[in-house]
Amino acid sequence: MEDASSKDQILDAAQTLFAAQGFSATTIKQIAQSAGVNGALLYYYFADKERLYHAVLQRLAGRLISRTMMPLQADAAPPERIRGFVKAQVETFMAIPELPRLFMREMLDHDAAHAVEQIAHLAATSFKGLCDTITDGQNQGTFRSDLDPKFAAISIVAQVVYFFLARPAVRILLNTGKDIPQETALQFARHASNFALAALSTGASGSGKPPKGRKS
Amino acid sequence: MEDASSKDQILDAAQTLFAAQGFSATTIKQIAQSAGVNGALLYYYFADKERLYHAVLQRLAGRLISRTMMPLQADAAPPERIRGFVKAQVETFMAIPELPRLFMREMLDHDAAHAVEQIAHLAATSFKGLCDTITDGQNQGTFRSDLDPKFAAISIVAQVVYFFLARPAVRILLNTGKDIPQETALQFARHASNFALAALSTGASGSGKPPKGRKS
DNA sequence: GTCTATAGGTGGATAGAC
DNA sequence: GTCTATCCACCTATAGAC
Repeated sequence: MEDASSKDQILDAAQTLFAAQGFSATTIKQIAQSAGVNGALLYYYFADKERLYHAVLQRLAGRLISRTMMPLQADAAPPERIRGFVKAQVETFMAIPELPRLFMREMLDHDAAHAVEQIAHLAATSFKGLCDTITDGQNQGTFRSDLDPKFAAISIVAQVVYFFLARPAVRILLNTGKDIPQETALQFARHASNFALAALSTGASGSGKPPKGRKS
Repeated sequence: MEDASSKDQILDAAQTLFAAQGFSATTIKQIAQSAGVNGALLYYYFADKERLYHAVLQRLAGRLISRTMMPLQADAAPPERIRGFVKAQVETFMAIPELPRLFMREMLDHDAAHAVEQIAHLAATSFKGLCDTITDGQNQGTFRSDLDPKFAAISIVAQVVYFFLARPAVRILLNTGKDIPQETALQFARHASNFALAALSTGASGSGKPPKGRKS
């Protein structure tokens, strides 16, 4: 872990810099310097800047899918599965902050051209699992059936993604200091679950109502 | 409107290109060509590339605030105000698609350094209005009081922003073609209102329950 | 106000030594 | 595998004519 191969160090540095500055604002020399190697070495491992970027994206996509699929496959009740999904999403983003940033950038910069397969894969696994969970809940009568499962799934994902991407705005809105404390992120994770389940629940079941009345 | 001043045409072109490609991927020549003027002319109106970018951002911030404040100031019942806010948000993003993109880019690229005042202003007007609306509803008993108003406001805003920014993903998730039809965007707008109001409502009032059971 | 021409700098990428 | 040196393209910004 300490002295990873040069290739890995390059990938790590590229991941950090691409996430922070974007593809075109990041230079080969920056990456090389940050990785502690010579600029020319990047071309030994990667054909060009774009392939390096692509490699970074691919490395991350795998982690996201494996992390968010788990809680959805468990055969718990739909509300617990949704709580698990949101929790996994938040934990993943806290562990790898570059992940949401890079994929949002890729969508904005290249209309996701470098990540179509990854996003399609995500849609077929994590996102489909979330939709299916909602449908299950609807069939069981725990969730209201007048909401479109796909739209609802987007609403659920959106909350967490936005919270992590719009940090400068969230920081101001919440009057937090320079950094948003981890605790706040975890509080928001609970909120997002509660919000989603309250929206989904028919009102018959109590899953959408959190036990204790936390407020700010 | 047809032959706007050169300055406006430069600003328009810059807005489009910065939103589509980002700040550093967009060149002065591209903007000049797209505006139908010479590259050197940009330096007659703007000190440098960064000031031009800043001018674009400022022009847009004003429009967003004025558009989203309106529905919140009306003295309607909280649920209607929230519907109005979401509607205004969606309509604004449909009318000016560059708006959410540019501000998200700015947050990702420069931690919103070029737009701190604008975001602070937004926080003090639109966002505060949304929070206040939620608090009003809570005090009136129409909204559940165990949700944090600020977190809830973030959840509401997030849905719409994400839908417009993550279009490549949404496209795949919804199996839409190359473009997401306007009708789908409007459907999602209705969904987002319903979702939010269902989450907020105590269940006593019927505001969160949409009259007709649309699905997909 | 708008253009031409160009200076000055930087970035991606390659050749080739070790 | 890793480095030095370098080429070429392109980009920002300026000088100055019209």
